[in-house]
Amino acid sequence: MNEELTKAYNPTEHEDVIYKKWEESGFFNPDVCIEKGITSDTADYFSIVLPPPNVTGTLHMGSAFMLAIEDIMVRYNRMLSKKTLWIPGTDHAAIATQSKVEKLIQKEEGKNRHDLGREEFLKRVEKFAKENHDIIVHQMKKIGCSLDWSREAFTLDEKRNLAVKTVFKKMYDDELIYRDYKVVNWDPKGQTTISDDEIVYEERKAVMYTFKYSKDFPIAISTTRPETKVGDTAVAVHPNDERYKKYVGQTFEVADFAGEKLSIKIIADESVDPEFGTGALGVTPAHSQIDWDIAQRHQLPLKPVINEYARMSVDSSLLKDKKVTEAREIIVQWLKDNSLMLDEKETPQNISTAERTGGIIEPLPKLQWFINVNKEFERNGKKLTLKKLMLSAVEDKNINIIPERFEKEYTHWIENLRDWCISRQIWYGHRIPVWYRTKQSLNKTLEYETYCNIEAPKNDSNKPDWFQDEDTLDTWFSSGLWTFSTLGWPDQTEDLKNYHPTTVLETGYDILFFWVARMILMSTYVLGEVPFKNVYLHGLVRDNQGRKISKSLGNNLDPLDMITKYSADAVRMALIVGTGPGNDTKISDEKLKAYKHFANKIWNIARFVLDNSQDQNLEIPENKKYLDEFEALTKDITVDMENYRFYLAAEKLYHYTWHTFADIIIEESKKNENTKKILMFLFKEQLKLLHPFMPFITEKIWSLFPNSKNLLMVEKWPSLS
RNA sequence: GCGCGGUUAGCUCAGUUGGUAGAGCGCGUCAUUGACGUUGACGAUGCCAGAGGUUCGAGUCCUCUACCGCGCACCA
Repeated sequence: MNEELTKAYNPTEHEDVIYKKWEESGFFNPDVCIEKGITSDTADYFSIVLPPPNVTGTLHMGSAFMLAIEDIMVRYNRMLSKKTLWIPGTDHAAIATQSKVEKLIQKEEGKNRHDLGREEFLKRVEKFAKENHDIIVHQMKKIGCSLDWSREAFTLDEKRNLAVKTVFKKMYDDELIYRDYKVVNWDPKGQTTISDDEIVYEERKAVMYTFKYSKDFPIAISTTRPETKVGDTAVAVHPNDERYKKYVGQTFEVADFAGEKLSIKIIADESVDPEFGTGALGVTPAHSQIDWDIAQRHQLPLKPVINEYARMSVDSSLLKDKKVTEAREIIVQWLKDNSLMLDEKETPQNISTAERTGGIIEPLPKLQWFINVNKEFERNGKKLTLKKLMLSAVEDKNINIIPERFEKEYTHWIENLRDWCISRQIWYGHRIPVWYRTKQSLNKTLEYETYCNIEAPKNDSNKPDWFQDEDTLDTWFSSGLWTFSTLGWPDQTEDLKNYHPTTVLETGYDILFFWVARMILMSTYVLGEVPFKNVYLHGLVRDNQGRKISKSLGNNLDPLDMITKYSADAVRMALIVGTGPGNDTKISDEKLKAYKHFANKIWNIARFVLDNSQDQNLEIPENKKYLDEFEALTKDITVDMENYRFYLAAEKLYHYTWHTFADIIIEESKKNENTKKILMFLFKEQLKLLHPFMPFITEKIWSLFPNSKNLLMVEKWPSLS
């Protein structure tokens, strides 16, 4: 017996050595496969970009799940001799990373980012990002990912920055990107705007107060946020509401509302529900998205009363500089003291919080950059909008979403989509490629000239200097370009020609809108083609109690620990088997243990086969049933692979190997010399089928067989006759 | 409010197009000294959430109900 074949399989002894062999072979890079004659230059391609993990932290079991699925796809397709490319990368994750580093510095040094200054702070963030990056790369290798490291990208590196600036300028020139002053989602904690999608709703109990602005005010209104009411400039009622019709058009002056003067115009607007509350809506244009819209329709004045620190910015001594929550109590008390409060009722309410910082969102009017999703533009004589592009990509089946049910969710989301606020008041990210300089105007108000381009404009000695926009871009702007920015765009590279649109995008259903939709937007707009032909959505990995993995619960499992304990192959199998697309999965010790045992079983099968069989003598008629059976299995597995049913393929392989090959065929071979003769052949073919799922152990065993010159990873997938 | 998913053996879950229920773990009985005890053989356990319908036939299709989870919208 081969002395390398210890009685029990010891993964740690082999895994790193094998990964190194793979890397040294260069076969992760399709160019090398072509060069070495393993893949034909004219073969079909299979390409996939890695959803870049955030450098905020290191990988968790959810990432391991994603990597396992993708590596299975990639290894399978490579074995089909396709030109197979899987591009690695990491994501700078702007807000997430910045706020994490800010917290760290605050905790360790008691300083904030302004104490350090932009330059020094960014250095710290970059150091932090680099450290996490290195760990992430190490983790991905431990899991066995056959990523082409020679093409590794980072969402914030120079090449990607060029892509970002190029797209920004193109959209700016097409007037799809615009700058405007309007109500945005302001996160007082993170001190930045965020997009609608970055809001997380939390249900809390609130009190609905019904009151009048003053004793002689004719209409009562209801609100859960009395403190914003000092910013009211109108009361809106439904046009057909008989109760209030007579007041429409009038303006009422309120001399003292908690120390503020109000001027309230009564307006009629269809959007008001006469059944809700008093049927009258106090309009606060500066601090509500909906009220802002109403104010636009009726040319109402704007009265901001809350600042960026969620404090009252009014003159009233009662409220000035008070936190909004304090101001609420003060006003409630004031209303009661003045006998203006008519009703208080507890009510459930969804409050908006920022996904990354948990801060309570304060709608504020601000000058920001937006992508207009409804503006028409022409292409090939067709009138399009970004929304239409996003919708038709899926509706016309240019993109196929797996599982299908998410297509509906996608469509529904796009239909409700509003302009995307892309500017962030944070430092870590792609700086907006826009410069301004002051222009003297006749009436002495300041006006700016605006310049948008890839490179900064040259200063003119006769004129004031240009200065760049301070803001950075939403991280999803750069992620949206990922399928083509990683292939070298804006250069017209060979990679772009060869591998775009990518074959499949594999990612979690939780970022369908954040990311998948944005990639579709960017690619269809910039390149005029979809970013990928298929979307495979996986679910969440939960702990054994079904809870989401989260830091506060402390139930995060480090894939590296699991690998040490059970082997990379076992971790992959435990994650894959039984978990269909779009379904959440639970990870448990029992499952991991079961596949560790399976690896050992395979190992011992190898020991037996090597001792008892040779690579020959297939043509024995009495073994035909075994060969037929195997061919049926191969076919079954192949169909599953083609249809993204990895969870079924893996399970079937498990059963065949253990309960057919080991329990029946090997047992039979102990009694029948003829059966022995096909063991080697059958087992080698099985190793090929198993390889995408359990790459390490299969590669190791493969290397122990006689006549195995090539690495298993580039062997041909068993063919169907 | 609109929509989606789940509800199958003690536990965790499969069941791709409708043909009298499956796996792993756990449990029981037995076997086995050399591929593997990280083993093998055999076995027990299910009104497939509930009600109705289509069908020769439904876990699988349709309708409704209940509970759990999720997304979106509303949130004056």
